[in-house]
Amino acid sequence: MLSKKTKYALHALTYLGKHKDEKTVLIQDIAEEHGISHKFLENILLELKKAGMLGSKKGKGGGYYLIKEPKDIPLSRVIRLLDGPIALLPCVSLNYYEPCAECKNEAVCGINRVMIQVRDETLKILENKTLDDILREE
Amino acid sequence: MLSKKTKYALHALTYLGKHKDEKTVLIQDIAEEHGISHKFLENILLELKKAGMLGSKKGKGGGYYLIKEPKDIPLSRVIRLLDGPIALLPCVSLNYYEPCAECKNEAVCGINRVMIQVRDETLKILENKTLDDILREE
DNA sequence: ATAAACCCTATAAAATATATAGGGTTTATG
DNA sequence: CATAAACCCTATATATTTTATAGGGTTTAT
Repeated sequence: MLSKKTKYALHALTYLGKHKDEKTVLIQDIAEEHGISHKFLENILLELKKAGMLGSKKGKGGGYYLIKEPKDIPLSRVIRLLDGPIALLPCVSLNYYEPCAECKNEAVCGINRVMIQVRDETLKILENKTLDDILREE
Repeated sequence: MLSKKTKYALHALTYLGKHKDEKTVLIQDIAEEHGISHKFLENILLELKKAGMLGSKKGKGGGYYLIKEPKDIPLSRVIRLLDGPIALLPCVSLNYYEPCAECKNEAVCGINRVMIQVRDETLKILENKTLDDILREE
C-alpha cells in the first residue's frame, strides 16, 4: 500500500493539474480541500519541489504550480520519491538495492529471479500511468 | 516492499517445495538454513497452515509439509495472507476495502479510478506467478 | 515415561510513518 | 519601507506497525 505521504502527493498534484490555468495555488487550499494537515502537506510539496516536479513562488501572492506536463509525471516517479522502492524485495530494487540477509546466494535464488520479473512487469504499469490519466478520469 | 514475514514465508514455502519427497520438514531446519529466528518463523508457518497452505504433523518426528501443488500457490495468496492488500490504496482494495478519509467522492476520484486499473494489472501478475515458478528458477 | 515437535497467546522492542512545532526567508503591496 | 502573506527548513514528538521474544500447552513416536 502507498503511504499517506504518497497519497496526499497524488491529491496535491491532481489539484494543481486541475488549476493549471491559475498562476499559483496555496498549500492551504489543497490542505482544506482534502482535510490534510497544512504542515504535513507542506513537507510533501517541498519534496516534490526539490525533485523538480513543482515550482513555487515565495512571498505574498505566491504558491505552487506544476512545471511539467501531467503526461510526463508517471506514478512510478511519485511513488519512488515518497515511498521508496517499487520492487517487492530490496534484493531486486533498481533504485534502492540492498542484499537480503537470509539469502545465501542471490545468484541462484528463485525468489530473487521471480521478483525481478514481477518488478519489471510492475514498472511497466507504473511508468505508463501518469498524472494525465488521473486528470482525465475526473 | 514485502514485509519480512512474507519474504520468510516464501523462503519457507520454497524450502518445503524442494523437500517435497520427505514426509515432513522441521521449523528448525528452515530457520537455520536462512538464519531466521525459530519462533518468528513458527508464527509464520502457523499462519500458512491456518490458511490451508501447509499441513503439519505433531509430536516427535513431526513437522510441516506442503498440501498443495506449487503451481497452485500464487504469490498473490501469500502476500495477501501475510502482508494484506495488494491494491495501492485502501479505497480500491478487493479484500481489505476501506474508504479514504481525504476523498470527498470516491465515485468521481481520478486517483481511485486509475488505482483500480493498476490493481487489476498488478493482480494479473501476482496471480500468475506461483511457487512453482520460484522452484523452477532454483 | 520421556523427549521431540508443533500449537497458541501475550507482550516487548525496534523501526517506520505520521504529525507538529517554531522560526527563517522572500516578496507584493500600500 | 513596514507589513503581512506565503513558502522554506530542520528538529522533535506521537502513533502505528513490524519484528522478535517469551513461556508455556498439547500431541505423539519410541
